[in-house]
Amino acid sequence: MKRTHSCGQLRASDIGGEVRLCGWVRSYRDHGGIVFVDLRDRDGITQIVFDPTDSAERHELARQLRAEWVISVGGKVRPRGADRVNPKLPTGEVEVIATDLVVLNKADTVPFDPETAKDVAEETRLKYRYIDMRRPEMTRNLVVRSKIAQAMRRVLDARGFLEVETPFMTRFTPGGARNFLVPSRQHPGTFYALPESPQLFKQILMIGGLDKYYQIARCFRDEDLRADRQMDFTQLDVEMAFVTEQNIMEMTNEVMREVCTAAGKSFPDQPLIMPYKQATDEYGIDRPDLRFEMKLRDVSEIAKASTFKVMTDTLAKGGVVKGLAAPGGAKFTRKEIDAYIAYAGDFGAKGLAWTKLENGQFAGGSAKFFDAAGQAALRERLGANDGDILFMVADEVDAANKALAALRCKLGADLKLYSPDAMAFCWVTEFPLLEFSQQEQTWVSKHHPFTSPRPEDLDKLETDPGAVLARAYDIVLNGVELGGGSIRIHSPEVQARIFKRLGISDEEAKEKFSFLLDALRFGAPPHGGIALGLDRIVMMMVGAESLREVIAFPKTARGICPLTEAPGTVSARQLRELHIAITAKPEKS
RNA sequence: GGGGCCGUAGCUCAAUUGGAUAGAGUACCGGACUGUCGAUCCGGUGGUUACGGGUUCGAACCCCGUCGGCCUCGCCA
Repeated sequence: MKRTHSCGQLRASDIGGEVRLCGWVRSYRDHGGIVFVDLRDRDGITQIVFDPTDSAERHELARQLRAEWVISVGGKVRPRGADRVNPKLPTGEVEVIATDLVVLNKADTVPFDPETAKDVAEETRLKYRYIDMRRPEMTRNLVVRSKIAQAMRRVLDARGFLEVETPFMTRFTPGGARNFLVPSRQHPGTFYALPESPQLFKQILMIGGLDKYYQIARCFRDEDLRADRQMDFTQLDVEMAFVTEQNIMEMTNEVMREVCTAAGKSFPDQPLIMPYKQATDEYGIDRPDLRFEMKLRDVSEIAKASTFKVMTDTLAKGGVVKGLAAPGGAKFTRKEIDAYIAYAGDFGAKGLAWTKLENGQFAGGSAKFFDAAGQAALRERLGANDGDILFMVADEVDAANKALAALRCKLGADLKLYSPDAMAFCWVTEFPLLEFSQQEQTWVSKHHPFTSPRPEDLDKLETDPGAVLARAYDIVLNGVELGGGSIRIHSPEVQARIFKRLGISDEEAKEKFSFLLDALRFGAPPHGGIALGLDRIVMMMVGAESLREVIAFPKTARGICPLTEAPGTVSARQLRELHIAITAKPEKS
């Protein structure tokens, strides 16, 4: 019953050959006499012909065939003839005249047609994922994913990296995302935690002298899901000893170049490297979308001389006024402008000032608050041209950046400021090591507490924590963070200073991280690494709108798997064995 | 935890905005047909309008609640 070819393989050069194909019936066309079947496997489609004059019995069986039945067909490859070629199929020049037909399995009426599943409710697609993935586009996504994973392994293996697995069942360590916990049966009242990343293990591998490590690792984070976030997701995790930031970035460039090649895309020879400050100043965010310009500009000085009270008051309180000029935005209707104001509001903007530049002068909105000199200055500062619309936000600098960054991305998409297949990679570096958490009223790590500060900034750790820059770097594509990493702290003394700065006491550090602190004392080499989000990379490479399109069995926004209906309840006995008592009623039985 | 959009046949959608027996395409079943390729033609089966209340002479449509999906804010060191 073995196949001689896949269903996407046969060409004119195969004419005359005896073949056997296996696959799923995509469609059947019964002409009363002759019967055509389109046979599909993951490689393609081949037309099978059943001729009643060959065998009445086989022809009768062929007439029974229905969509998605699984069959095996033996036959001979023959040309279709010039007027019968199907240009839509790579195999369209040939067909297989069947000499044998075996029904391997029938199929119930399928809940939806795999060919048109793109239009089916996503929940239904996920419930019947095995049908959905017969759809060529879905198959292709998983094929590209596999090719990308192989490309990563190929590059790293060739460069002498070791693939090492780290445990899923590990110890809870504080900080970062909420962990999934696994109760211990053998040790009542204790829990394993699923790792949010293999961070500590890969550092310990470096201390262990493994030198160059990688892993395509699953990570687990119990946070709310989004189009680009799953509770379990995959990272290419890499760590190297005796390296600088440049070494890691070069290695990553090489990996990404091979990944892009595997996906039929291109990667720049030398991706742009942008300091964090420039990214936030000009794009309002640490992951700038460089497919289009439209930079943010600080217009505080100009606004100060205006009569716009909201702006002058904000400036008086130490805030800023920033803005941008959207090319061609003067055509927006009042309704569209209101929608942008509401959109900026979703991202925290209390207001959004606007004015249009038409026929050489400002018109409408907030133009009236600026005198001629002010208007000229705005125009110059924002690089505005006739036909543009100006948007401005007055707020604290972080809030203004956040709202304008979101607005900028929406305007870029709405105004079609870039081509749909544009790919703009860049590195963002020189991140602050720490940021002040208003919520916790303390300094917290921007990346993670094992990130090395720049040596020249070390002295500022106690005096001016916000000014300490980290040896960290993020790689960004089209405004999406593909991954990030850092050079780590390898000195126990520096690590202790960081913990102290973060308000983690010696006792707490000892209790939570003793294994790492111990390891750092036994010959830790300088080391650093990076983690790249595999799911996001595949999503970007295939142009998908959601991570779920590139994950075989993803979960819904509320963390449900429609296929298995996970999570589910367990028996009272299982709970007893785990020493677990349920205090809440389950949502469903 | 908050906000927005959505839920009608297996699937994709409609129902003149509160009006009569909830329709169409597709799938499925039956029939016809020897060159189709989303085959075509004829006929047929198929509905707790997500669920539970309410308003009304009358509800797919309006109101309240619940469940589910998507997007999003918070959250994701």
